[in-house]
Amino acid sequence: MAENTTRLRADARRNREQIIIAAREVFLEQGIHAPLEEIARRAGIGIATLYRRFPDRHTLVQQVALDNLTLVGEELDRAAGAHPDAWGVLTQLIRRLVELRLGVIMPVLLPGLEQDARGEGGTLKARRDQLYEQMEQLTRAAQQEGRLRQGINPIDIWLGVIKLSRPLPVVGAELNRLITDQQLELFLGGLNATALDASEPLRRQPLTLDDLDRHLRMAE
Amino acid sequence: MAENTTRLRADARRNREQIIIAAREVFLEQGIHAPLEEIARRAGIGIATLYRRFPDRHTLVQQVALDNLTLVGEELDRAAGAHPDAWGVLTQLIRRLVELRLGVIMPVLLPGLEQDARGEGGTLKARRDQLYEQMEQLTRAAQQEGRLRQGINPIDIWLGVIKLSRPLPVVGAELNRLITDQQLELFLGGLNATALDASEPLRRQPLTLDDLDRHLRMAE
DNA sequence: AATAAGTGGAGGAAAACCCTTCGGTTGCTG
DNA sequence: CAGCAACCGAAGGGTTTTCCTCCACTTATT
Repeated sequence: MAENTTRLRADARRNREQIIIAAREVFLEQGIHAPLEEIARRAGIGIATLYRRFPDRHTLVQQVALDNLTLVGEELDRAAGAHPDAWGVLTQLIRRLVELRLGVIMPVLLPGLEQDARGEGGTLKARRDQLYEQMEQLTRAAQQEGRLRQGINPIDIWLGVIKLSRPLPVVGAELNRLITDQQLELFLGGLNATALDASEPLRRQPLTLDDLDRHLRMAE
Repeated sequence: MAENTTRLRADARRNREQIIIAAREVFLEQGIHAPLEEIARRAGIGIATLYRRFPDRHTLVQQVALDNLTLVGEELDRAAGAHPDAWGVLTQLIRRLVELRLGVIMPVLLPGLEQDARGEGGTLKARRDQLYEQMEQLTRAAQQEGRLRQGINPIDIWLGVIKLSRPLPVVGAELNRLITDQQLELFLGGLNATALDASEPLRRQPLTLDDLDRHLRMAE
């Protein structure tokens, strides 16, 4: 979004943002093969404008991914500034990500992440990995505080956020919000440390970022 | 599925079952407006056969819903037979439902539930409500055992199961299974009783079945 | 082996979707 | 505030998807 974006006329930049916001939602709901016309419709702009700004689906997806990464980074910083403890930072972050539908779905689950797609902060993959690092520090800190359950990694959290944010079809927007909020609280409860001491420990081998990437590479 | 089904020829009944299985998956993935041809494709039958068995989308949806209810009931009985304690029953049930993609999405979240759709066990709505009763007894029992967290109702569990079972698009089937399993463990951890005693209690007003129905009625 | 029950593919109509062209509008600069 | 470059969206042609029916062929059942 670097200088490329800055030279845009005011209305154009506004539209571009609306497109990305709409695309974020639609992609989260329907996947990255969702009809582009639906995105244009929801952004309140003509289909031509979308094509002018993003020549094909691929670049739109990439840009949404970059945008998501940036926003998540910002939210992370903001949360870090608002809480002295890692657990506080983590829970605020999760709440915000869910609230903003910031499913990060692209950065985490995008096949062919390595190719092109570079914003001001470097490759898509590079930035994702960097964000992962930050998240890992955060989760480790929260675990050392004794607040975050052991054995949980950023992947768990990202995927959880995605599953939470993703609306159910048929159900309307309002109800979806309610449902998401309910499940969010349960999710946070599950992350809580003392659950570990419960009679039934987590029985599983955690997923790693590499696991994800490997599977995605195979699938596509 | 009463006598109506029984008089079907053997191959016809087999096909009918395949259709319902495929529809269950596709509906869970894409919602009840998913293309019927996709369902036929996945069931491995011709589109004509689908239309012959289910004249329109509405009846197919209803039949899938009935089928789901029946299966959930069976799994509940089976789980009850396999464990002496309510918590054991509950967790086995949840695992099975997720495993079978038995999202119950229809019975819980179907708009216009009251109209028609009666199987051998009565109205769709009636059977759903009855199942809810059973689940409520189960959850209450598990809470009295001190194993299930307070303030959790069957709605939480059903919706959780739906969100867990629902696959992410783009991602392949195998990876989706992994993701679901991971999140399932977290979910079960969140249900666990001792999490309640943690520093941060659930902050929320639980959803009720009536809430759901009311919203769905408004939306459609 | 006869027959009733069941099957899938072809295909026309309608809708959704992709993507471009172009006459008109609007932000920006001097 | 005029004039130009940047930007816009509706229209529409071409393609694909989806719906749903008809009908010649296959198969379970007796």
